[in-house]
Amino acid sequence: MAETARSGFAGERTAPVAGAAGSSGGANPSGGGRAGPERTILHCDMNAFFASVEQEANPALRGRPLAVGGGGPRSVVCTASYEARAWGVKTGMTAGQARRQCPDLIFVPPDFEKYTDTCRRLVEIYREVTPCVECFSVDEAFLDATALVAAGHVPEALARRIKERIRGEVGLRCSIGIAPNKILAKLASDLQKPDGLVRVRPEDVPRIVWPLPVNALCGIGPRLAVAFSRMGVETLGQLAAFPVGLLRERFGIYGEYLHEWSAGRDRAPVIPSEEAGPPVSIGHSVTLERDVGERERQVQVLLRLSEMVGRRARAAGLAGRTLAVTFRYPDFETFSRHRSFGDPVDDSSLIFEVARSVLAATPLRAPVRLLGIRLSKLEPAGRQATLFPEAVRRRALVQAMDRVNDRYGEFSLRWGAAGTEGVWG
DNA sequence: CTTAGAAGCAGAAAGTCC
DNA sequence: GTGCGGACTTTCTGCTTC
Repeated sequence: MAETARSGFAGERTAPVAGAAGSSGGANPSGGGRAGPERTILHCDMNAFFASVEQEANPALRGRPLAVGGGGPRSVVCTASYEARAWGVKTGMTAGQARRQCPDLIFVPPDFEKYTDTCRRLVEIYREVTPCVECFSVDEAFLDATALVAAGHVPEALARRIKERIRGEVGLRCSIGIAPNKILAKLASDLQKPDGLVRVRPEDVPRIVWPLPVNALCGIGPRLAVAFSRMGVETLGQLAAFPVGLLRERFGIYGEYLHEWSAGRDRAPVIPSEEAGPPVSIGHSVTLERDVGERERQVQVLLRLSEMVGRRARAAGLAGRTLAVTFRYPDFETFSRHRSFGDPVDDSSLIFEVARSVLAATPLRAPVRLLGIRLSKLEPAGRQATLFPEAVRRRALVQAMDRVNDRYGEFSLRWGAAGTEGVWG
């Protein structure tokens, strides 16, 4: 589900257990805790985003079963329109599987520029409601409406207004969840699709949240769901009732977060996009059109990836001190090899040199189906002229938007086999 | 039998300090 | 001066999430 690729969980992961790691019982509750007024958080989630954007852009596609994704043998369905879903087409299916489900399925190659454009228009709408908007992915955002509610606004009315504007001005439908925190708002927006509007209040948690399977929680995927199932934990209510100590033992700090979240508690703030820190890493990877065993061809791929990564690093004004090369064998075994170095680099040719040396130092037991590189330990490249505060803010916002852009901008190159024949394999 | 991108945690290995 | 060991930090790698 490329559609839900997002910048990660920094917010949710850092805040909920604010240092109160159990030992110092009661040291914290009023100090850092400061229960404060109850917040009102909205989570806006576009429905079948990529497919809906395509249908909006091209009326001939409306009402038809549509899959966004390359049609090639190794490509998968990125997003299916609701018409296609009715035929059993699901995100992640290979093109072949999807066609078998729905012979009339129309494939449209993804156009990430179009989606980021649309994302920008959505954010404009959100920001006219409140400046506190956190982009969680191209098609999801958190809004902190606490101040608005304190000023007398009704959350549901705000949400309806946002939905109407998005419908009218962008032509898309979305689901909005309203809750006192992000984890519940996210969960709430999933409860009614498409075109939903669901509010979850703290007192609703036992009735609405606890009967849900554990994987309804953002943060519990298939692996954790299986792990919990083996522990006899199937629902969020059971998770909330599970001893924290055992969760801590089994899953580390993350176990504590999950326990908090399952109880409906989450203190993570909504972090406006322009205040978000710089990215932690910048990378690209490709699934090759065919498995590649020749070192020479592998090197060529690394060169192209290095150029893409270097260009993005420079555009973001960042340079990195660690480079990782990722390999995937035809049997899907995936691993990576890193190398750190003293001087941060943003130069494509230097990145390539490191990538090539890592490749040279890595014995491969088989041809590879995927190669990737990732630059991390990022820091500002060189020194930058001091800017006026106003300009700094502006630049931060521009960079935040660019980051979303960058992340998807070159997707199309990789997706469509069209035009890239021979380049990737 | 599944794409790409980014992130965070954890544990082991390796390096550093005293 | 050298060797050892413990505490701590950094690096590497795998795993998992959406």
